[in-house]
Parts: sequence; structure tokens; C-alpha cells
Amino acid sequence: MGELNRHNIKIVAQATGLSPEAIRAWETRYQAVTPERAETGRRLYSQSELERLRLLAKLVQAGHRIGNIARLADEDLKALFSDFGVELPLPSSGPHSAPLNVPEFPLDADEGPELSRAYALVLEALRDFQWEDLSNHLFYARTAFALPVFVLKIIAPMFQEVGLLVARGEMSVAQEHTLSATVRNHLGTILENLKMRPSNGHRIVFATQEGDLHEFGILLAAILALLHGHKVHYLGPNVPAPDLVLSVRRFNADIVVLGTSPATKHLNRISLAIYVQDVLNQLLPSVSIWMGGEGVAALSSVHFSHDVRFVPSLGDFQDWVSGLRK
Amino acid sequence: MGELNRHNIKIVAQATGLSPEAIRAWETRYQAVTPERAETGRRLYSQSELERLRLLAKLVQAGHRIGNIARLADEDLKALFSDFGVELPLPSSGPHSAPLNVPEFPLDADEGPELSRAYALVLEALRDFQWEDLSNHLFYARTAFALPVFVLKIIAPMFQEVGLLVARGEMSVAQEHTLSATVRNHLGTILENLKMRPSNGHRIVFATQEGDLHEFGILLAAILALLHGHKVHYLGPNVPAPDLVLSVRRFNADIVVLGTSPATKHLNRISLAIYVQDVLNQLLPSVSIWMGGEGVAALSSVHFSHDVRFVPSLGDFQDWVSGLRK
DNA sequence: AAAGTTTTGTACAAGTTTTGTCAATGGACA
DNA sequence: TGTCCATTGACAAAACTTGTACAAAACTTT
Repeated sequence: MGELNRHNIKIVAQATGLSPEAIRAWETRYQAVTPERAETGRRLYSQSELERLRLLAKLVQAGHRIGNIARLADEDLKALFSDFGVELPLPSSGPHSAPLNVPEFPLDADEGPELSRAYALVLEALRDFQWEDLSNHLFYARTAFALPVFVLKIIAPMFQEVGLLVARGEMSVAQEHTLSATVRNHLGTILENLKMRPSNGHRIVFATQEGDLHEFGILLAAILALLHGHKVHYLGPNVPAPDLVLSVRRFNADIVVLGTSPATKHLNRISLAIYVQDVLNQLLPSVSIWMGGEGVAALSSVHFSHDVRFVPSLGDFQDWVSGLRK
Repeated sequence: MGELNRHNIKIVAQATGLSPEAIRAWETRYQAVTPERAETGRRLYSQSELERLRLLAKLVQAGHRIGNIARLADEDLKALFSDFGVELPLPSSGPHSAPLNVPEFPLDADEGPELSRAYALVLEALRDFQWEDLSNHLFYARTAFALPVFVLKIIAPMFQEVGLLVARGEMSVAQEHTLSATVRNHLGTILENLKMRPSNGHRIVFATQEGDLHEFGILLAAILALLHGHKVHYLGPNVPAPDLVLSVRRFNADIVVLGTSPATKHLNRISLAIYVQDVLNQLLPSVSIWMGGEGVAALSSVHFSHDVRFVPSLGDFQDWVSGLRK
């Protein structure tokens, strides 16, 4: 074989998700792999050994015990792997079909263990780099729960938690990105489907200011607004002021929802204030602006000429938007 | 026979849907199965014992009493199945990997007037700020044409044209944003749905470098890759080098597709080169990097240590990715 | 239909094994 | 020099085993 590839143990650990200690333990206890050694005693893993460890790690994760499988031949391991039917964790129970009834959303009705289980499953898949599971569990959550529950009780808290984990170094940016990309896809699907529904509520434009790329707040908010029967025009992030104004006029919007990023600190705060005032000056007084996201704290003291509201959280947004019925 | 397979009780429980206690009870009470034991007393189930338990579990679920059937021979159990009209479980032997034949997509077959009409309708809706029409026409195009046609002949050219129009001042950024947001939603839906399909092709990671936010190139490319039966991990834009490396390792990727933005000019070009070399240094030589997008022109003269390919256009990407068949 | 009996899944306790991790020490690497 | 790696020993949590017990469900008899 072309055993030219030599990986040190750290590389192998990263590639498999195992700890270096565990890899060594598997070797000394069961000879799961027996890597070559450098003259100085360092382990040098070949590519095939890495693959084998990856396979073992996946099998252990699926419930096998390392002591039982560590000595099996590669072919047998692969056979074990393909033997997996669909019997991975299936939430599977209870009447799933919550009727999507538009007006009343009993958010406080405790979805309880089912909900936190779904949440945990998604987070777990993310943590373990199980990307197929991630997609599947997200899909499950999206279909099993009412949309506002999915949005407010799963997606929003999850981004908060993941952000924290990344900040603390307990999760990689790669994982956060994967979550973002996957969730973005799901939310896009939802948004696009909801847009089809006829509606006669307020006309709301969603955007973030130029330079602000945090899309999720307004995306979630837009979905909530659609759910409550409003007409939504979703502009997305990073919208220059003149274009926001143009959009509001053309869409004949009542309300502009402006997302702000958590990064809105001292410096950006000024630009945000200017941006908002700039937009306001060009709009009719009847148009009100709602600002949400973690950047609003920086602005709550500023006084604006028009009607500007600060939305403390998505939950509040949902309350407000459900109260608005023409 | 699968005497090699050694399953612990947890695995058997997962595979059969029974609880470990129940499995032990069936053994001690009726000798439903008599697994081998390790020296220390742990149960070690063979594959055939697992199958037998699966069979028993299904029969019990169908109404049989375990006490009545636990001692029957395997053939009799199977006979019971046919009595019930329950479908037998699959023979469960041999590799699951069906050959997965990916059909060829006749791109050149002239979709002709229909195609250009659909294209014109979308663009017209965009131009006239008719956002509901925009969504509807996009939806129509997405379903009426084969996906590669939709991607290569509608979406990609449209972004090009719209970019030009905006640059010439004939279209507003607001319109471009709306198109982006809407198309992003559609593409996300497609991506997420295609991911569900089993695939056995190459493993490809998609990303753009840190600071580069142009997502559409890699998104379209990812869809094309999925269509041709490859395994895709979509990281999205703005990925720091260490995280890209980590992702490639964890995903065990063959190929990294790196999108570059048209803005990659003199200054950024250096950072891009550094980024790519940084990533390359930490990856196996067997991993090749494909770079696409309008920024590649700036880099085609640079020489890298590994296998770096420049993809001139999405059409070329499609050709390459369809040629790759393991 | 009610009462009695059997079946059967689950729960608990107490002891054993498995397994990931950690600490300490010493050498190697950059 | 500070970080990484190897070895050994130890440890605690998790998993597994045996045995007993119990209550709900299913079946039988009255």
C-alpha cells in the first residue's frame, strides 16, 4: 500500500473526533491499530489506519463497544456499518400532527420533553459532526412542532447557545457555519412557502443595515410575521439606505423591521443611528420602524423623529405582530 | 454466516426496538436466543441471533405472545410472518450500495423558447417590482426545467445580467437584494432536499474564504455536485482557514471547492493566495482544491504546492463533476 | 362479567467489567 | 522555552450481569 502518509496523533484525533488519550488506550488495550513509530517513539499513522479509526469511532458512537469490535478486520467493520438499518434514534411517538391553525398559537402550552429532546438531538448532532443527522433532526423538528415553536423555542435559542459555545472555544466556527447554512436552507424553504399564502395584514419590509450581515433575526421575524397573516417583503441583510427607502415605497409598507447585530457597539452605534435617521427622513411619518436584535440596547437612549420601536426579543415580536390585526 | 459479528446488548436493543431487560428476560425465561459469552460474562450476539430477535420482536408487536413463539425454529418464525401478511425484512446481506446510476443531463438539448420565456418572465417581474410574480415565476422555472438547466441557464446568467444592470445604474440594489434573497431560498430548498438522496460519489466541501461573502457560486456548484451523485458538505461563505481544514478532515473530503468573489483584486488576491496555501499546508496531498468564481483570474498565475485547479465557469464545473466517477 | 391465574415488561439493588480521562514524569520537537 | 507526545497508574462514570420483585396486561375459569 502507499503508506507514505504519516499523520501524528493530533491530526488523527481531529479527523476522528476521538481524544488522543482514547486513541492510545484503544491501541494498548485492544491493538485497534498499531501505527509505525518514529525512531523517537512517536506514533505515525498511515491513511488506512486513520480510516480504520474513523470507522471504529463511528461504530462506537452508534453503540458498539470498542472492546468487541476493535480486533475485527476492516471488511467486517464495514459490514457492520452497512448493517445499520434506520434504527438510529427515532423520536417516534404520539400524535405528531399539530394542526397548523393560523390565529392561535399556544406557545406556553408546554411541549415539554418532546421539544427539549428534539432540541438536544439537533445540538448533539452538531456537536458530534454528524451532519446527516443534523439535517434529519432539523427536518423532524420543523415538521413535528408548530412553526412558532420551532422558530422561538428551537432555532432562536440554539443560535444563542451555539454562539456562546463558539465564544468559549467549546465549538468550532466550522460547526457554527454548518448549522447556519443548514438552518438557513430550512428557513428559506419555510419563508418561500409561506409567501404563497394570501394575506391581508400589514405590509412589512425586513432588512438589516448596510454592513450588517446578521440575517437570522430578520429571517425568523419575517416567518413569524407571515404566520400571522402579514405581507412580507424580505430584503435580506446589508441593504443601503436609499434602497431600503425605495423598497418601502414600492412595497407600500407600513412597517420596517430592521435587524441589528450584536456587534453594534460604540462605533457602529453611531453609524446605525445615522442610518436610521437617514431612512426616516425619507419616509412618510406613517411608516414606523421596528428595531430588533442585540444591537438595540445601544440605541434605546437615542431619540428619533418618527415612530421607532425597540423589540427586545423575538418573543416580543411575535406578541406584537399577532396583536396587529387590521 | 455472521459469526464474526459481535454485537453487545445495547446494539441489539437498538436494532430490535426491545429493551435490554426484555432481551435478557426472553433469554432466561425461554432461551429465545443463547448468545455467546465473553470470558467475563458479557453477552455477545451474532448477526443471526440479532435477526432472530428482530423477527421475534416484530411478531410480538403483531400480537403473538413471546412465550408461545420463543422456542420456534427460524423457519417457523418466518412462516408465521407470511401468515400474517407482514412483509419479511430484507435478506440483509451483501452491500447496500446499489450502483446508483446517475443519468446524463442533456444540457444542450435546446429548451429553446420556453427557456428564454421563463427567464424573461422572472427578469420582468424583478424589473417591475412585482415580487409575488418573481417568486411564482422562479417556482415555475424550478419545476418546469431540469435542475441543471435551471441552475446553469437561468439562475447563473440572471445574476450576471442583474449585476451588470446594477453596475450601470439601470437597476437598484434593492431589486438585486430581493432577487438574491428569493433565489437563495429556492436554492436552499433544493440543496436540502437533494442532500437526502443517498450517494456514493466523491466527498466535496464547499466554502468561500474568510471575508468573502459571495455565496451563490458555491451554492449552485454544490447543487450540481449533488445532482451528479457526490456527497456534499456545504459550509457556506466566510470560513476561516482552520475551520475549513477541520471540516475537510472530519468529512473525509476528497475535494474542496472554494468560491472566490469578483472583488478579488490586487489587494485581496494576496490574502487569497495566502489563505489557499495555508489550507493546503494542513491537508493531505490527496485532497485537491478547486477554485471557481470570478476571482480566479487573479490567481491563475500563482503556483501552489498541491493540486489546485481553476474552474473557469459553472458549466465547466458541471462537466468536471460529471466526469468524476469513482 | 367478575374473579383468579399466568404472562410479560420493567424496575431495583448490588456486584463486576469496560472505558474514557486525568495526572505525573520524562523525552522530543520547533 | 513552551508545546507536543509517550508511558504508567489510577480513577470514576457508564455499561453489563444476576437475582428478585412487582404491576399491568392477557388469558382462563367461574
